[in-house]
Amino acid sequence: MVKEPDEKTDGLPDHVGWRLWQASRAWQAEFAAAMRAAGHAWFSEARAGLLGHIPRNGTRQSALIERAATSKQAVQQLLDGLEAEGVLERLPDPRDGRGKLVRYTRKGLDALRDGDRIKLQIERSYIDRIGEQRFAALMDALRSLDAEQGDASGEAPASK
Amino acid sequence: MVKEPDEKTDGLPDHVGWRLWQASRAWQAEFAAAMRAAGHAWFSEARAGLLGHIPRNGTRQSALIERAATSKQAVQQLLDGLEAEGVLERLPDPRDGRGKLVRYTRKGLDALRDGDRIKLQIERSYIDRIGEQRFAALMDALRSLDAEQGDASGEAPASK
DNA sequence: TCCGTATGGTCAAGATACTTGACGATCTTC
DNA sequence: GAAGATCGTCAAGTATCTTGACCATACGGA
Repeated sequence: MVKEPDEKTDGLPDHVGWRLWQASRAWQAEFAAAMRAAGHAWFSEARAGLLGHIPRNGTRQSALIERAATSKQAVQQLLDGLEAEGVLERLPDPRDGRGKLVRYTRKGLDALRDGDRIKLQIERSYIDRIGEQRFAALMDALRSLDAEQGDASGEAPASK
Repeated sequence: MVKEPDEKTDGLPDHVGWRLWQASRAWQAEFAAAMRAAGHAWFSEARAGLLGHIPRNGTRQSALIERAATSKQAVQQLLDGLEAEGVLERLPDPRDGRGKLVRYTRKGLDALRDGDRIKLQIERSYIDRIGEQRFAALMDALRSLDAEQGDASGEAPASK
């Protein structure tokens, strides 16, 4: 199946994983650039990945750790950074003396709002590029993949 | 379009970027785990990203830098690591005294072979999960996105 | 031929993201 | 209460990527 690569068409990968990776990278780069251009200089892809797991009304830090597919220490360090930037704040959990609640500051909520706007812009440009139908099919397939997400893949490392 | 988040269904993102990111991460994690299980302990996602840009018959380091969307120094450091692991080797380019050619060692080619096998396994499991039709639509959409890749996104930083 | 400039690659230092290991504080269960 | 689990933190190390400076070679024209 791997046809003899020549100087021009060069046998670069063409499978789901590669395509997903490329598409994901392109999206992230575009989004992050737009966010920084919108004045959110603290924005990075790793931070975005974490924020994606924090609902607008906040969450418990421990709940966050379950969702994000990394160690609790990684989450904590990201949170430290975001807190230092004034995007989030951590409060003691009134219902659990050990726990902490994470929630957005006004600055964080502003960023979310801008993020929503940018997100829609990019989405529109994607639809322009590949057509509404293909775009819908893309979303449908991705959602199915996620729903059918068996187990074999990326569960949290759960640092003992 | 962003519906009011509630405690249960929790307003986690549901847009192209997020879905692509999640899907990509899941694929990478599964693939990397399988590669390491197959005995390629040196395998990492960053390295995979670079190897994806190196055709089986090798390439010039400079050509690699153009393709990979990072700085030449980042590419070099990845290459250093892969060379130290014995996956790749660098030779002087006979046609350009400044240049170097990058090519796979036997160990590297073995890894590529295993990678192809694993890749097909995962692809098959995806088809099982979401159906052949949806899978085809997914690939179609992703390819269209890539082809239509205007410009706004991730071109190489081209460290001056 | 020689000079100016561009290109290919390297070295070095620092920032970011993430990992593992150890630990203290609080909750839960019996 | 006392054992054990859970929540969060501190600390140290690794991997990846960035920026800046630098040398060697190639190329293009005067």
